[in-house]
Amino acid sequence: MTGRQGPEQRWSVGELARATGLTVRALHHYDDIGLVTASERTAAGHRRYAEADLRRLYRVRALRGLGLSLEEIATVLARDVDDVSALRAVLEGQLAHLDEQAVRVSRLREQVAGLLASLDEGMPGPERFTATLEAISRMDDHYTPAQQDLMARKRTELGPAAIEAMKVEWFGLARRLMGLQAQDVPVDDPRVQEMTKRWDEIGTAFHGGDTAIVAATDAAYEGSKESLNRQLGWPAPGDGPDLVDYVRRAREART
Amino acid sequence: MTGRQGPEQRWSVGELARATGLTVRALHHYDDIGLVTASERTAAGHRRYAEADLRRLYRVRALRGLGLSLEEIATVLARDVDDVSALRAVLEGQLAHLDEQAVRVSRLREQVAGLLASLDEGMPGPERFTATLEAISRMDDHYTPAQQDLMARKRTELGPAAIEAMKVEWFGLARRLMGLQAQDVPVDDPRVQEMTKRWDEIGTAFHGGDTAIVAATDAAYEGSKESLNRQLGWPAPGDGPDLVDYVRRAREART
DNA sequence: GCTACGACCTCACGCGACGTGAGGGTCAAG
DNA sequence: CTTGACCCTCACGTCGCGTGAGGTCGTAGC
Repeated sequence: MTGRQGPEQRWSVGELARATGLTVRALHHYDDIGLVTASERTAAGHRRYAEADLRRLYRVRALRGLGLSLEEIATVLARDVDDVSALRAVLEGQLAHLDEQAVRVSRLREQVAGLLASLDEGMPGPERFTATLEAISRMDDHYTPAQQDLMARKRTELGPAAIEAMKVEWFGLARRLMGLQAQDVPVDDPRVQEMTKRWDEIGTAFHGGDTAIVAATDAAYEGSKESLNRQLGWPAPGDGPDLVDYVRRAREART
Repeated sequence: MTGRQGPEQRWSVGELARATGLTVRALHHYDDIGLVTASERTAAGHRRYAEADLRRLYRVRALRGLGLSLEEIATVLARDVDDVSALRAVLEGQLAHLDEQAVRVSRLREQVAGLLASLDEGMPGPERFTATLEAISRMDDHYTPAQQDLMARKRTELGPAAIEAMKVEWFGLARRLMGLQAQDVPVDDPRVQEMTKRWDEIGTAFHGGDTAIVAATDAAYEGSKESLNRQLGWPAPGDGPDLVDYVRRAREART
């Protein structure tokens, strides 16, 4: 074991691992990247950690608990003088990052939940479900060249995954709105209002408020809605009232 | 370019990349792992994607948008017959995973925000901030052997990062509660109530409702609060009313 | 003195979903 | 025949370690 007298006490990796709940491998890793280094080695090369190393390690452990990366922790602890501004900057960055993540996760959650709801309510042709997913994903095929350009730009801006997620969510909204419409639910019903609100949010995420683009989209939709509906497994327009009309009326009914 | 007659159309990687917004490298990767393979190759080894490949790719893109891993997507698309149950299982797993993540992210957010608030309100000795972090992390040193055992078990159960995060959050709560107490804010104030609620949540996360452990913790706190307070940069007990007492009264004031 | 055992050491691969070159062949247009 | 866009196959880097593999060190018991 180790000598126990006074402030000269040293610890081995294993002892530190037990004391902190970290693994020996993690301590090796911190050593490799220079985050927490043993200030001494025995003749045989065994690490000996001193009091100062221990203190540094505890700070690292605390900061890891906040979700900071090892690199960020290194910058925070870089100045041996406590540099509050560096810490504040890193924490603010982390806060922003967490907010982003929270939005992403809750969006994804809604989208997956919506799709599951569609499944439970007996989608049009559940046995063709992935075929429907394919059709949703290929909606772009019906767009005009200008719209496809817009989509391409948005895709590089937001990433393909985000675009696809919004399309799937839009599909789920449309399907559930059609259900409500079929039951003659009034357009000022809170469910209808909430769903059309999200519908429009998705819309603005694409066209960014440019009304010319909205008009072009509507025109393109009019031109190709027959084949689009067929591919999505939806009733042909004319078989019932128009969903777009329902959404428009809901929009107008907003306070 | 490519021949354009009929259903025999073939696409190159680049064409598919442009059409889907994915990168050529991603398509290569999908090929490597066998997720989407080009059904033909030219004599020179160039990939030629057929209609069926294209359709599969669109499904993959849609499912990626929901945050599924490539492996999960592979299992969903494994049965060429649409297997709704497989999809449902994967989506439910994803939903659970997203819920977990949402909790984690919002917890972390609160913890980081609380720490930033502490910084802004001029922590006790902001120039010693990381030293304070170290002290928080080393609170365990003051525990009895039995408590340290408990902590060790919790650490393997929840991971060291989660433990540290809770300690930091607890510290932030204590600091802000002391501020409210100093202003004689009554214990039924909603802010006090919310903070003591979270205080107790953190407590139960450790002791799991075992009152014997709570009693032991209180006893240990009584024994070592002097040195603990000194290390955290807090006023010695006796300099003012006791925070633990304030929390207890808030707890009793619950409806 | 020998042996066992535990703790320590240094490589080095693996994960997930690609990004990013390096170093070459292929192909249609001019 | 050249040019330039496109294609190919390695192969390493990312992040924070987990998980062996194969060997050394140190002490306690026989």
